[in-house]
Amino acid sequence: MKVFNQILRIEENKLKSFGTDLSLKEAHVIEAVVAAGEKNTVSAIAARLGVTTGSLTVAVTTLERKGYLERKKSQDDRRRIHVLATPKALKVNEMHIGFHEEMTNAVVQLLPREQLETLVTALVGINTYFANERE
Amino acid sequence: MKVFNQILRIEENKLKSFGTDLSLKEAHVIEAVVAAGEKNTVSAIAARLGVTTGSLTVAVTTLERKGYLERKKSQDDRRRIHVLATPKALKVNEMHIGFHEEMTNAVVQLLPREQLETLVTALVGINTYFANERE
DNA sequence: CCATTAATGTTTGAACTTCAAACTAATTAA
DNA sequence: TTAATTAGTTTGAAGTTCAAACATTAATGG
Repeated sequence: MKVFNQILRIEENKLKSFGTDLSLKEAHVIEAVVAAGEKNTVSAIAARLGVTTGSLTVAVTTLERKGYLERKKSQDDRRRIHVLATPKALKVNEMHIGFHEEMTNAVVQLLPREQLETLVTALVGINTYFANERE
Repeated sequence: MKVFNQILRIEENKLKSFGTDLSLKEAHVIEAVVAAGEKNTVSAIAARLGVTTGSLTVAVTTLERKGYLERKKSQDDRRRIHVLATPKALKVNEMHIGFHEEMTNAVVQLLPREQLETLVTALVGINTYFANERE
């Protein structure tokens, strides 16, 4: 818990030091949009983030206004809206991913290879356990 | 990251299922008050939670209204306010701690001894790494 | 084909969390 | 004593989120 909260705080400071006008949550929305790839409808991204579509609509609207995201109507299904990242968003996301890599490297440095594998196994185990639990 | 967010969500659901009128944040304020022991001034607890004293004042006020916390003026230094948990808060906190233990036990059950040790090593390592990092 | 049902997003109103800045009161230092 | 510091509170604003009501479009069943 402590570790995670520390990471969140550091992540937020990094974002600020980049001089963006983004909150951490907003950066995570952008991250989810980029990670979504083809599955970039409002509902798919909302599900990915674990929020309602209403919440995401609000977030997308402000990020669109700030020039980080764009909406594009689907041709297949005219109810659907595809959310796209602008170059500006991609640039910020690169920095954000860079931070994650830096952090991961720190952990990699810390542990011998064998223990790293064990760590991954442990985390995957916990993840699937709780994924079932959360019903 | 996924694991942690899952845990937070499960924790919130548990709280709701206990039928309390507390949000997760409020439960964490109570937790911090209890954990603070003697160092239970507004500023000490705010520091523990990583929020400003202004934020904590607001939280304490609503929790006082709900009957979970009490304020007591310090005799040594009349600027200081000690924040105390009521029996009601202690009861909720017991449940909250119980959940943490339950969760920890689940992880212990889940992972073989070797993986547990590696996990702890990794987390401690990350913790100290970031403790230094966050300047 | 048409009426009903379902799915996709949006809007709105409310609640919660948080902060910065201005403020009050009490203590400490010069 | 006066000035500076510390402790806590208040206030106004911003950000996040949800549920519920809504509009639009698609699918389904007679």
